[in-house]
Amino acid sequence: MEEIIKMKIAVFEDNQKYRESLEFVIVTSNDMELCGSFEDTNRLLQRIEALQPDVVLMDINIPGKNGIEATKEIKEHFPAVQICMQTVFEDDDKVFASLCAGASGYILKNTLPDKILQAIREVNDGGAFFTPSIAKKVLFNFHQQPEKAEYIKLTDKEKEVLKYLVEGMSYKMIADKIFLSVHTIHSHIKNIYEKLHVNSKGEAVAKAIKNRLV
Amino acid sequence: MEEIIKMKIAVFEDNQKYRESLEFVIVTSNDMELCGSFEDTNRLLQRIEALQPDVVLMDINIPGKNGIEATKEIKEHFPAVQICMQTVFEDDDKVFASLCAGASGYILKNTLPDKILQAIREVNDGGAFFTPSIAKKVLFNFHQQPEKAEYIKLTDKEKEVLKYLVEGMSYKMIADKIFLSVHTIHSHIKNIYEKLHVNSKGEAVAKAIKNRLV
DNA sequence: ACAACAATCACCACAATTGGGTATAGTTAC
DNA sequence: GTAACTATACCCAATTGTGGTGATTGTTGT
Repeated sequence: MEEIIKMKIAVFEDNQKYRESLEFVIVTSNDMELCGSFEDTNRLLQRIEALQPDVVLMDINIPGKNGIEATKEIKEHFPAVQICMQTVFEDDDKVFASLCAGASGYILKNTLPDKILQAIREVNDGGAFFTPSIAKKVLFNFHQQPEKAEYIKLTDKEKEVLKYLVEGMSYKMIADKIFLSVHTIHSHIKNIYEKLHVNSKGEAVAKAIKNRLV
Repeated sequence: MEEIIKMKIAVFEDNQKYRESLEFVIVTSNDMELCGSFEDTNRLLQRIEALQPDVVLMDINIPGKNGIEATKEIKEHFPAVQICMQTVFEDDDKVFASLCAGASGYILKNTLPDKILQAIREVNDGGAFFTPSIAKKVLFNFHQQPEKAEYIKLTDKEKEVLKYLVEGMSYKMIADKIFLSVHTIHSHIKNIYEKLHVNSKGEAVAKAIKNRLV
């Protein structure tokens, strides 16, 4: 059989039973190895430093500093490490806090073993993984948003110009950048303003960013 | 064998080959039935009304009104219908627009059949489903720069002025708003620019929003 | 208590940029 | 063939950016 390079997984989980079951799931997989397993977040960075895991499974309510803080720290110092949060609760605040902290996955503890492995693989590949109920929460965040001006249909050129506007460039700079005359830029910008219903750079930039037009 | 109630699935997809493969995947599943399959969104609401599907698979670029508009309409008139978008592209704008429009799932067309079935089941159960790359995009929305701290300490007045700047107000409007002379506003803005290391309204607004200074 | 200093507010003047109006024309898409 | 989209141009007024000056308050170290 081919020698494959296994993903290195570290586990941070205070519930002994659950931690052991995670360990079991990982060691019995054929593409992962368990490089560490802990029941608290003490000496967090030293541990990560020493183990160099690819993926960390982090309990959200873990003794020491909590999982969200720990996630922040890890991502700050080792941005390449991917983190998957686990929790029994679907607490809204914590879900979002975790995601903001830099976690790429969020799984509930009732998730089946092969889903857990799948989640680990996805986040290791630079993707993200949510259990469906978490995904729904995240989604809700978008459904809430008020009518994000889908009516705004900018042409490609207009989008390009807008992009540079948002970067703070002047008419002249944009003109030089995309090899057009200042007059043309002026014209495009006038059309953009028309479509966005604004009448100044400031408003346009604000609207562009808020409505994710860039 | 028990008689089970099958989920009713409707497909909207203009590419014939892909539509047929979707149909195949659905009819060969044991918990779904295909209640309709169309290559455009004409008479959309009548069709939905007649078929009463549980889940709709919607191509994002479909003739007639596009998938995003169609999704909005369906959710508006039949909120119980769950919608799963499909697309070949991972176009940011469209992903977010779809999610805002009310879709609960978003799958790329290279997704494997059993994942598609899984997605359908999840959204039917009131969950949500994203392919990992889409999930990552969604996630990115939360991750947005944790640090960038860059100690920018603005005075209260400066913050206030900046806030109005971001709302797109002119010097004069701000002056009127907070009962100061335009000259003073001018002066504040100069100081703000100094602190933000920018030299135009556009840049200031962009920086303010990106760095959450407002 | 007082000098030193920063933050705030106010003003002037000038040059550069921007916003609004209006116009022409080639190209592409339907 | 007509409707968008793109690119160009000119004028004019308003806004903005830059460089100053200077008065007031508030804070801080000694």
